[in-house]
Amino acid sequence: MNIGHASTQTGLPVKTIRYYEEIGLVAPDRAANGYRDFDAGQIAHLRFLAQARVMGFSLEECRALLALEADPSRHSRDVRALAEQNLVSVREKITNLRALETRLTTLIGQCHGDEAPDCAILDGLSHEA
Amino acid sequence: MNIGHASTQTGLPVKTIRYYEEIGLVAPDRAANGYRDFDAGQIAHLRFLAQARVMGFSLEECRALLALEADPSRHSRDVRALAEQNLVSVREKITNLRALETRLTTLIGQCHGDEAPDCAILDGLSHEA
DNA sequence: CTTTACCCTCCAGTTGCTGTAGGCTTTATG
DNA sequence: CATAAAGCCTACAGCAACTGGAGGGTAAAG
Repeated sequence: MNIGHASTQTGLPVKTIRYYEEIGLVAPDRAANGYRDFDAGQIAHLRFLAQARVMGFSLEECRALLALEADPSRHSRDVRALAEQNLVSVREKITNLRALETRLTTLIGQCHGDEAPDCAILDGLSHEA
Repeated sequence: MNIGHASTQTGLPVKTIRYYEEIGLVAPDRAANGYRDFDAGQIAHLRFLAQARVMGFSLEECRALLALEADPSRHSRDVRALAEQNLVSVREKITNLRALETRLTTLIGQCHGDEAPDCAILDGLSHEA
């Protein structure tokens, strides 16, 4: 299966797949003409990567997850540890963004949003701690 | 005021301030010895930038905000438009992260997290749409 | 007088791709 | 069968927004 087909099968852009090969996350064979040739196992690999990326794992975490997936003597504890670490950072981001949302909403509410130059948003950015 | 002092006054790292100068967000004078020399107005500029960054604005948005701040004939409507755009993207991020949190929490809850290799998280990454 | 703390510039690296240039190969169309 | 379009290849550059390091000048302290 060539890279275009692999792309449609996995939803990953062609460029992304090439990049994943470059950094060693997937290792397709090569056909006689030099084209990459993906087998079913490698497509599964790519799908796994796509899912893990959507789930917020970094590429290095994806590498670790792939290694665990490939290791029949893995401990599910190790996988869960990675996922929990990811969850913590997701929750941190949510907390920060919510605080941000509140502040932005407040400032927007105080800004007249008209032709006049006075602006609570600019004031907030200038004077707020 | 030299860059180290500007850094402590604004909370921005020295490197970041130099970077902001490089991309034209601030233009400090130079002392005879070549050191950057920030006056009160430039410190205010930097504080404004620091606040705007914390509020989630991109550097290009910051540039636009600074231009509006400097323009006495601005319309607060334009400032509010930028803030609202930012708010939309903040909310989008929150929505995505919450969905992520839910999925991660579910998978983690299904994983035994012990010495065995069976792992609901890996299964989820392999088989989930 | 020397150490230490700052300051300077310039270049490379980070993450995770994406775009572009230049050039084969394969497939579809006339 | 010729050509054109699509798809493949490599290699390099660039994005955001910094951060770190090398190599070297300057300034305040002991």
